Amino acid sequence: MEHRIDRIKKQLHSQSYKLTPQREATVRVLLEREEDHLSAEDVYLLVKEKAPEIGLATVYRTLELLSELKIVDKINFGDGVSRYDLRKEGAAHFHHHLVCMECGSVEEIVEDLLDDVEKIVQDDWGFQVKDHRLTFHGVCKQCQIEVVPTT
Amino acid sequence: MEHRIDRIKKQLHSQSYKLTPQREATVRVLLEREEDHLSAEDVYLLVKEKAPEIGLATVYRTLELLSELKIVDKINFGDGVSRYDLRKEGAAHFHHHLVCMECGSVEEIVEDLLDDVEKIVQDDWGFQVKDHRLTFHGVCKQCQIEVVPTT
DNA sequence: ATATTAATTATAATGATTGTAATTGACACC
DNA sequence: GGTGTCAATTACAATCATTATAATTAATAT
Repeated sequence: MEHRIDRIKKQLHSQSYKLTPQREATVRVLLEREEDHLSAEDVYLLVKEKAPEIGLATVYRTLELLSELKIVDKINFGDGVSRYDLRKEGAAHFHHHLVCMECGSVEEIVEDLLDDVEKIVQDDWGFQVKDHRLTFHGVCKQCQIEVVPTT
Repeated sequence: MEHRIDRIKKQLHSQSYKLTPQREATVRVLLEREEDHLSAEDVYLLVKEKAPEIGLATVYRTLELLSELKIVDKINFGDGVSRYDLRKEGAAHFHHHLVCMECGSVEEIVEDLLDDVEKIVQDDWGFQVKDHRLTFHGVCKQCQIEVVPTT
């Protein structure tokens, strides 16, 4: 973990930003809950446990900064709140998401499945792709088994 | 155009909803500006020209209803507002978008490029895909030509 | 006509996010 | 060590998109 904090510290410094205690606490929360998709408020509450004096606005600004530096991905599943995900070490792209319409769970796909599609977009539309986001909506394995009775 | 309005009217009736004048005016705006990606407020202002007595809440409710019935797609490009797109006649899926990071323009791809990817998700993850949304972020043809000087 | 129900309006409320002004903290330089 | 400078933070207010509420209206069936 320290290694990854260090890495992020360097990324910040390379753009002449500092890793302040508040920012570090925020990053640590994101590292600890890497599997989740936390909202700004979620992050705020968790950071508060480590550093009770932190303000919500600071968390927002920190997440915004990390998002600009492509350290985290800011995503939006259509439920009014933005969620923040640490980008996997060295990943050039957003990872993809499988959102279950039954239970609301979110799975991640780290593999990049879009190389071919990206090529098509570049060649046929002349659009230079920098990044992409792909979300599938459907029914996850679990919910297919537990047949949910329709009330 | 009348043909498409009729079609939507039938879709509403089949779920025992009515095509009220307000709803019709809203649908007409969406048809007229099919190429754009209007926010609820955009729609509201345009509908107001036809039917000045309409309220913003009604527009929201109408768009929400049309979205539930899969007549329009509600999308979110990460800029705080939801945008609403008429779904192409008979299309089973969201269409994809190319968002230019320079000029902010949005192009659409109607073709479904994800059949293969969807198969992989179904087979490897056991996830039953119902719908998907894919957005590419990058630089559009226009902006690649007009080299924008970095001030 | 009248009763019933859906739909709409105006307005207020909510909830997420951002702006502001004052304060604090870190670091370079004397 | 003291001081200046500038970024970062805090508490709070403001804003913006969206949703809820209560009263009113329109449409439909009886």
